[in-house]
Amino acid sequence: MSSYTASLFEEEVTYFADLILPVPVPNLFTYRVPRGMDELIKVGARVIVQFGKNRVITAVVSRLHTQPPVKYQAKYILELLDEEPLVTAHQLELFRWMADYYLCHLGEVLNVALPSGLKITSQSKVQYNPDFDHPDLLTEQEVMILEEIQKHQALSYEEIARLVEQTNVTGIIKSLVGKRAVILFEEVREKYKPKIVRKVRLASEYASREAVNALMVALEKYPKQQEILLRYLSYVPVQNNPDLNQNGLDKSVYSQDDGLSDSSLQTLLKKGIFETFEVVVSRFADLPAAPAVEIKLTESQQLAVRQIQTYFQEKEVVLLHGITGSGKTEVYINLIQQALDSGTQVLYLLPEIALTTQIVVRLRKVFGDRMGIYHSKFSDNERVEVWKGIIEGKYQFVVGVRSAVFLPFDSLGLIIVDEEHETSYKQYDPAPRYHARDVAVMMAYLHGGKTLLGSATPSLESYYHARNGRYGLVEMLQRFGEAALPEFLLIDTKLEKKQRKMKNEFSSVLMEYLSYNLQNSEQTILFQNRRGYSPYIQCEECSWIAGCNNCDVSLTYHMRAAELRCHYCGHKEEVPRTCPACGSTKVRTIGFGTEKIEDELQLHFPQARIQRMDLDTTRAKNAYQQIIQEFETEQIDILVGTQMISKGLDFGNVSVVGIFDADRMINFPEFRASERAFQMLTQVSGRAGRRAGRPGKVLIQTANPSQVLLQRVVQNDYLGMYEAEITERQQYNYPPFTRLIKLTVKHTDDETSRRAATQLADKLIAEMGRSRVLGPEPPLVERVRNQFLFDILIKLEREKINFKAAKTFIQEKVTDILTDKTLKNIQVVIDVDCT
DNA sequence: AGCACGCCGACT
DNA sequence: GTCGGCGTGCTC
Repeated sequence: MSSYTASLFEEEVTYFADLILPVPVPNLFTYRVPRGMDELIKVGARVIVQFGKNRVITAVVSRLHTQPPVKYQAKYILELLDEEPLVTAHQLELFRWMADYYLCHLGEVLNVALPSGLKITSQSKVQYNPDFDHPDLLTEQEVMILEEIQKHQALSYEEIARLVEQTNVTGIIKSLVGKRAVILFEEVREKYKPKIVRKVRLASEYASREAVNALMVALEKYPKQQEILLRYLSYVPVQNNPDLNQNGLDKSVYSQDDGLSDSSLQTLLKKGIFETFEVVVSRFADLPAAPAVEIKLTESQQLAVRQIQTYFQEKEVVLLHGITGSGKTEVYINLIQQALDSGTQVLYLLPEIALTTQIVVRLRKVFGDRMGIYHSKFSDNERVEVWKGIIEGKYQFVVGVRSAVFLPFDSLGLIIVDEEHETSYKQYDPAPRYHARDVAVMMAYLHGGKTLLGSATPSLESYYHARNGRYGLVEMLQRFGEAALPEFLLIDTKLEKKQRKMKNEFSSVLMEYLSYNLQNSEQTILFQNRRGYSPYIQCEECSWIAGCNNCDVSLTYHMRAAELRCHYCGHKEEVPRTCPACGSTKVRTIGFGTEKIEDELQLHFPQARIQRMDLDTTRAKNAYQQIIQEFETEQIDILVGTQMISKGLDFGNVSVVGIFDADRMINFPEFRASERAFQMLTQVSGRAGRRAGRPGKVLIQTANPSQVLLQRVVQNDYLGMYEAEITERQQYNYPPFTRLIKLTVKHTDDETSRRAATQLADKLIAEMGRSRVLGPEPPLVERVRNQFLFDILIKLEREKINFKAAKTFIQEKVTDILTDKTLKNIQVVIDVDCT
């Protein structure tokens, strides 16, 4: 066959690409691959395309093929951004699975998966046309807007609207475009910017011992220049090793204000003795390669490692149930090392809060620069660097939060999900409403790797699977070394109130321990899972309560900020001096949060150094770490905090942990309340260390010390809690016996919302039966951001029901409601495996 | 999600 | 009568 026919044949082939666009639409979009790009383009690469009339956005190639779409003309791909796939085949598979499982769109998955630094979206910009010469054609308003546009380089629609104080300027802009007064263009920005460092080095002809020596002599007459050379040589000893010159010296060394003037350096540059150059550097401080740190495992740890490995031979998932202080971390490190040694990648997931702490420092010491960190407080540029670092093979091991499951691994051998019971692994808003633990199990499976779940208080689901043999179960129930379990004291607040021994929130027992600790320089942690000063303010005369305008909740009083805040929509308002309803001045606070604890504590112990740690004090990037460090170095006596203080922190000098309001947690109206309360109380208690041979003390203030759950916490009886709970779950058809899907119907009108929810529920009940569909009923907070909510909870038995088919059915019914012409603007949120 | 197109109230 | 408000629907 001649090459002539072969090339003729090739000419006829036109390639098309199915693209995932980061927009919430259900389908993929087919674009045409321009000639010349077809040999370069790969599945998983990013491309730039025009989407809609003017928008330009980044998309990811999902599939390449040669079938032209029949119903429409495909547009051309504008640009190919990556020569090598930025998204791996495993990732694409995972994303598809997620969209399918969580009933959301692929674009939504892509949207959370890609750091925004890897996404490009265009914005329409308006610019003055310099050739415009018909101002007589314009209306008054057009003249006004044109003047604004003329004043600036380029403006977006929103910016113009803001400047001229109008809501909608598209019409006028359109008219201006028609009259050729302005030009429209699309501004595309690549958001990721590599970090560049300016450096200086000796010009190559001076980079030898002889040349340097000669130069020293030659510069005798110019002491400043000589000094610059000397400083250079002190950092970069070219005389000893000329090769060092290549890497040069950070230019900033000379910009410090110490008498070495920039002009002398400039002279040397002009003379051609020095030269400047730029290098792209990592945003992460370069660490030395990992030293060979030997982690010595105790016997129980070795046993755990062996058991885990044995289970991994036949099971995909192993649950490591290890109590606080049992030394799980060493077990993890050992397994990570082994996985890395065998050439596979490792992902270690941690809840947000636990990540910034000591554990990362420890892992860094062992794994050095092979380890990447992925944290939500990282800047976008930093995230992009971790992403690219994995693709380039710089990181084989990543420690990260929930969203780290989206990173571009290509050969994961092991995923560790630490604190697997943590609710922060579940993303609630926006879609995809995924559970990182479950996604991790799926991802490991796709890679042919294994998942290790770890917790001191496993989720009921995981423990159930472990006991049933679906997962392997390894337990470490002894504290490491001689560390004893903390001693518990249940303080009866009812009794103390009767005896008038309570000082507001503080029982006399807690007060005694606090003052003892202060006198003896021991530290205390106080836990109250509620931020702000008080959850309500109320008028004593007429019982008026400050509520949010947009939501059906009371406003929380924040004393420091001197304002009332809604914790649901973020609305803020001033604190009224008098009751808006009756004018009384007797407006008082009800209930208490961390701020009030802190405040009262300072009154009782003016000399104590107290710090509060909650969402409000840790907003800044390093605030969290700073508080931890101050507490660690004992610059703080008492740390007051929300659940933020309950995770993974280890402080040697904390001898007392105080817990307020345990009852509120236990009695929370939710089927998981007992499990959650047990987990939280146990986790917080774990912060109490032993000191000078004495076990730590955990003081729990409660109105009912005899309640079973508290007894189980005190006796560290996880199994007892599990057995009791699992029986109830089975009886009432809750997870792990069923899977839950929650549908939340939203509408600005109460009645419409109710009507839509009822309609939807009726359709579901008709097919699935009354017993599987609960509701619709308004949730605890019925109105959020001016939308009225109704929940429908669907319970699907694990064994009996075809989950896939049921979900398809639910999706259909939801679509019916959304497209119902009699119900406009209805929103329905689908939450699969809601928690 | 954007963004255009299309139909109703308050102004010249 | 127009202008600007926002509801509805599409994007390869």
